[in-house]
Amino acid sequence: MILVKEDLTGCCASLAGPAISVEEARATAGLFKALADPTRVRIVNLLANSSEAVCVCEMNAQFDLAQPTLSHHLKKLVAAGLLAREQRGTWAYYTVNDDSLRRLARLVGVKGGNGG
Amino acid sequence: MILVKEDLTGCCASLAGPAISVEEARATAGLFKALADPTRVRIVNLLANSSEAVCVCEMNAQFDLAQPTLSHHLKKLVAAGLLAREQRGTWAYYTVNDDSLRRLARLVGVKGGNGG
DNA sequence: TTAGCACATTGACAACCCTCGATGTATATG
DNA sequence: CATATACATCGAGGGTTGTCAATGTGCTAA
Repeated sequence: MILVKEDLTGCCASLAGPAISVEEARATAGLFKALADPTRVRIVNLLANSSEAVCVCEMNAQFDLAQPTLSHHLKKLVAAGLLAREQRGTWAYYTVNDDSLRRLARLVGVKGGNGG
Repeated sequence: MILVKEDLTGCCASLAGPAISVEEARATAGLFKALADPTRVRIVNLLANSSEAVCVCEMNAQFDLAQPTLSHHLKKLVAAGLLAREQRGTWAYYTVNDDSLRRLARLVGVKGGNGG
């Protein structure tokens, strides 16, 4: 049982790469798992389109979900390394990790994209 | 409740694209869900590295899983449009759908890659 | 301190998913 | 026909996940 959650974007092998190990496959699947939910896809899409950090209250207004549910998804995305969190007083602002998105693109991209 | 499973690679919006709808987010998440498993990642990786179609018996030898379990994963990948199946007598051969992989790359890749 | 707001955490429930053994289907051989 | 092989489907069990109401935590205002 794995309880520790860490950034997965730095340890995944390319899908079309040479040949991945069981451990690499697990990490790669973990990154895909973070995006295997419609709400989380919409969150990443929303943040990717915003040049500024987005407040949770704004997402709460858009996603027609209970506030704890949204918090749950945000936590998963941060754990996967796809999002970054910033506290501003009472509010929490989230931004997309552009570097992780680039690495994700390399992951599913053309052959030879595996940089380790 | 959705029971019909169809090719998802033709109806997904880009992650970093303009702004996706709820339905597009569902389709995009469905495609990621197909790859949100270590075994399925390894299957795609194996087939992506092979220039020829691969027999199920060969995967059965590599993946240390029961035969029904492997069959289950293959079915999911075919349903997502990532794999193609070909029957050759008693044997079943699988190949990766290069077009779907390219579309997946566009999905997480370049901005504005959403062609509808 | 008291009250209120923004967000996270907890606990519980239903739905889903991975896995397997058992069984079914189709082809090939005798 | 009977038998064997290759693979799919079925049914069940155990773990995981999405969702919510209730509660906790930290900051702000009065």
